[in-house]
Amino acid sequence: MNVRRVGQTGGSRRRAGRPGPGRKTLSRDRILEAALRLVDAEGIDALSMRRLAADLGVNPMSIYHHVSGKDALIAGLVEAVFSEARPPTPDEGTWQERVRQSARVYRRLVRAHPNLVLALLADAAAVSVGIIQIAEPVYAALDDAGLSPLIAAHAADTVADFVHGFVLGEVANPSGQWDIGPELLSRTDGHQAARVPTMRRIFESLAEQGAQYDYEAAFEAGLDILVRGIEGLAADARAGDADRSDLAS
Amino acid sequence: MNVRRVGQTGGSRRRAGRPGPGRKTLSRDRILEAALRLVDAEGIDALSMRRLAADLGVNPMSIYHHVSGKDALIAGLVEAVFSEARPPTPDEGTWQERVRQSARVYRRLVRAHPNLVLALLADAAAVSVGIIQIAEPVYAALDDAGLSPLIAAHAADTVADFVHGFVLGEVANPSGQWDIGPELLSRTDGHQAARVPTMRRIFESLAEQGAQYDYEAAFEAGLDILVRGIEGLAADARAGDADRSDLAS
DNA sequence: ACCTGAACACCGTTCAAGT
DNA sequence: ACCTGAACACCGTTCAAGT
Repeated sequence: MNVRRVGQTGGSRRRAGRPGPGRKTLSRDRILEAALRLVDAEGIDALSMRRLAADLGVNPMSIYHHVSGKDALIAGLVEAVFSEARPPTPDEGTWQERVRQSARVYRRLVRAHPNLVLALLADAAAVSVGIIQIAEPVYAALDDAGLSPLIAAHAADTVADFVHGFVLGEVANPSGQWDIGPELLSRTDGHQAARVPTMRRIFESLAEQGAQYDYEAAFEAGLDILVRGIEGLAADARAGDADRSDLAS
Repeated sequence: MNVRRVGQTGGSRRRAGRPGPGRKTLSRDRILEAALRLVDAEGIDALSMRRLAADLGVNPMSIYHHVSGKDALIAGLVEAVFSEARPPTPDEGTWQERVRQSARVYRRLVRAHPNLVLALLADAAAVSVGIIQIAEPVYAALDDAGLSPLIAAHAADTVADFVHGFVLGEVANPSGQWDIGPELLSRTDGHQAARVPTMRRIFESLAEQGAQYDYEAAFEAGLDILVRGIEGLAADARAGDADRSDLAS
């Protein structure tokens, strides 16, 4: 955890010359740790100041001495989750492979605490902190691809947006069905079904071949599209350079 | 609104032969309408059964006669928002333009009630209902592009995930800064900045040319990448077909 | 400095009672 | 059938008081 300071293992080390009177003293880190454990185990709705205090064996009001309120508590939680992780930064392979690897790492980071994903994605500041963890190798890869600064920024945002949307789908629908599969189509009456002939045909075809939804495959398929698309933009940029060379010569 | 039945304009039409005693009678639709108005005006946190009852001039418990609880209320709200809209379905232009147009329409649908976006995206069932509203033209376009059923499904999901992630960013950060802009980079100390040289260079370059973040441009740039990527998959599919023809001949 | 108890103004929901 | 009042078990947070 260790949100603010680093190099302090836990609450077990007593302060020099001043042994805690009742054993462990309350601290921001101890609070965040207990809160995260509670959220992971029972969901974000189970997190209340009073319940958290009970878990810590402390008066509810004591918590307010270390965090200013519940909103700040959740913000601290989200920040801690994104700050604690130092994901490995890919630095070898083609730029395509580095983009893919960064997206995989980022997905794992966002998914690390499923019950916190919603609060996490709703917190713009936290998302910035999370993105900066993995953004440098993405930008380096996009730079290697030959994109302009503006297009590189847009491409990096698009990859991040895809990961956010994908993880949201994963945690909202952990069973892993197709968003719109045979069940939903069959629920619609004949009138409805007649209005979506292509979907009906495609999903019937998927059902025939016994295709099961697979989040890993779906994520990789999304990366296929994104990387292919970025390749296209890079080709445009090269063509643009060539045009300008032609004009100059 | 009119979640279940259609063709009933409001609460003003009294039932035949039975005039309401105290004027307007409570109904599921009236409840959802008031709840949506409250959420739009004051945010999702302002929505409480007691507050809603007060807005309706009714006892809090009366609401429970029409919806089973608060969770069901929010689910009903989300369902209503996605069901009420019959977005225009693009059916002319290239398949690329139809995919883009569908994504734009879907973005507008998801964004229609910003304070509800989080609840909306967290509700897998609601998202399915929303997607089915705009999915047919997407699937038709992807079919025209020549994608296999499985790849078409993955591509449609990827477009949806991108829209979800994009809108989430929009509502979480409505001011419209870069997720990771000069501010965040300058907040980091020299040690940090040295670790993200490419990002630093790219954002300095953007700042020099006075680039402002623009959600519309960013969304279109995302669509550029997605459509380009799908074009690449379609080219693969054609090449695969050609290969098989070669083998067969 | 750090913690606490009591209190305030809210919650969602159950249940038995009204008409 | 539809609505209500009182009650229960919770909330987040303020404030004055303890050590």
